[in-house]
Amino acid sequence: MAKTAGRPRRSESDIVEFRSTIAKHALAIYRAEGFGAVSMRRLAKDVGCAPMTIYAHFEGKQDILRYLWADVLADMSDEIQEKLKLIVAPVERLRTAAQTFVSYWVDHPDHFRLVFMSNDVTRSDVSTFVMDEETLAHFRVFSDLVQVVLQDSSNQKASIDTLISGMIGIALCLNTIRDYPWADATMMTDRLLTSIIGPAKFFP
Amino acid sequence: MAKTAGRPRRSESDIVEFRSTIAKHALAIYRAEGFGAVSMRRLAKDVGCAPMTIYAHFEGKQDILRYLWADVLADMSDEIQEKLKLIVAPVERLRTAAQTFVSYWVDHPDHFRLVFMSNDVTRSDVSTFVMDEETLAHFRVFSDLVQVVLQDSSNQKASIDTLISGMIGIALCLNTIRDYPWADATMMTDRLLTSIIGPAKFFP
DNA sequence: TTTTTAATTGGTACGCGTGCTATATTAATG
DNA sequence: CATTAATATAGCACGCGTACCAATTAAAAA
Repeated sequence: MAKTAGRPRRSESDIVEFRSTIAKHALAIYRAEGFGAVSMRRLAKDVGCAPMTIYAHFEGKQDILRYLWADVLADMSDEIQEKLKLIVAPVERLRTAAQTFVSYWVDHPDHFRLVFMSNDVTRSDVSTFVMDEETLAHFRVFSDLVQVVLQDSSNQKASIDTLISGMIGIALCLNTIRDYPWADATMMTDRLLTSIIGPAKFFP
Repeated sequence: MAKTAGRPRRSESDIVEFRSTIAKHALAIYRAEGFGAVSMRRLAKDVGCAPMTIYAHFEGKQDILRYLWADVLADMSDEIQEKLKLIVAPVERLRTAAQTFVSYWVDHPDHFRLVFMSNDVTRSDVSTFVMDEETLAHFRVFSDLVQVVLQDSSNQKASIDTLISGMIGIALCLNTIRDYPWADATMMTDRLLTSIIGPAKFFP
């Protein structure tokens, strides 16, 4: 008796396929009508299944929304790459990338909220979602740029992550705490860069 | 005809009083049962008015939640002050404050979400809420500490705001993007500090 | 007092995320 | 075929934020 009777468990590929179908529809709704239109009920209707069926494959709405990250991040990456085309000086490339990064999130608050402010209040311990290579690559742009500027420094990883989280922090602060008289975004970004790569190499 | 007939508009003091009554009850609910328990319906019941009456005095739930900021920020400030009691060296004081700040938000994700991730999707242009002196003071701790360390530097404002938003960014990243292999929070905070106040003065 | 105007109320309503349960439906084994 | 286990469904339910509206109440002017 190698196997038990009854319907077999859904295959791994089936699961993946269903999940990506959901994601595809979610993306379609978002692109056509914005984030506000992406609801579980609406999504189920578009997919053609019962609302609760989705919960069999996702932990909740958050789990689905994360699939939209890739789209937004790609959009942001495109803007950065567009700007970088015209620039060759390593420091200036890094600076442009950083400034464009911050500007993007300040200019697109809803995108920022989707990616960085997904508020899963009762976040479950473990999600099956793992940031894939493609998504990670959008952040690795800064790895590469920093590496060129800061060739041999120790603790590069810390520097890079500090830069990334710092930029995100600037965007967050400008987006959420509007009453506080923040310094200019460009200045703060420059300040952050100066500190990360050292003032000697950075003279705007 | 100095005035028109009819019931006069509610006085400024009445408005303020009502708003603070709401805020008081919201705070009570939050302290007793957590953020999840603070709902418009529940709040109205506690206050003793109809749910919709609240909307006559606040733009929405967000507007109310902001009144809880002060409480959370005070809590955080207390932790920092507690740690600072034992330390006199200016640089070490700044470092301790920063590390405690970041730790606080990492250790209290729900508090972090309340203050920094209030997701007003359809944020209205202008809110009557202004960050009061007391609230601002919680951030000014860093102003003071930085000023001692970095006495005459130009662009202090940019440095301080970059530090603050940077720390918030670290907390945000650790709280929301768990899949990314972030560098250690302590290291990133140190890195941020090093960059803000200059490596010469900072040797952990 | 009556009139006029602002403030508040209750009720109803929509769509939301999500949970629970009872009932199919499906695809394998025996 | 029948049995069995995995899956999907419909339906109901809760509480949520928020909007709309008709009715009411309160406070001033006339």
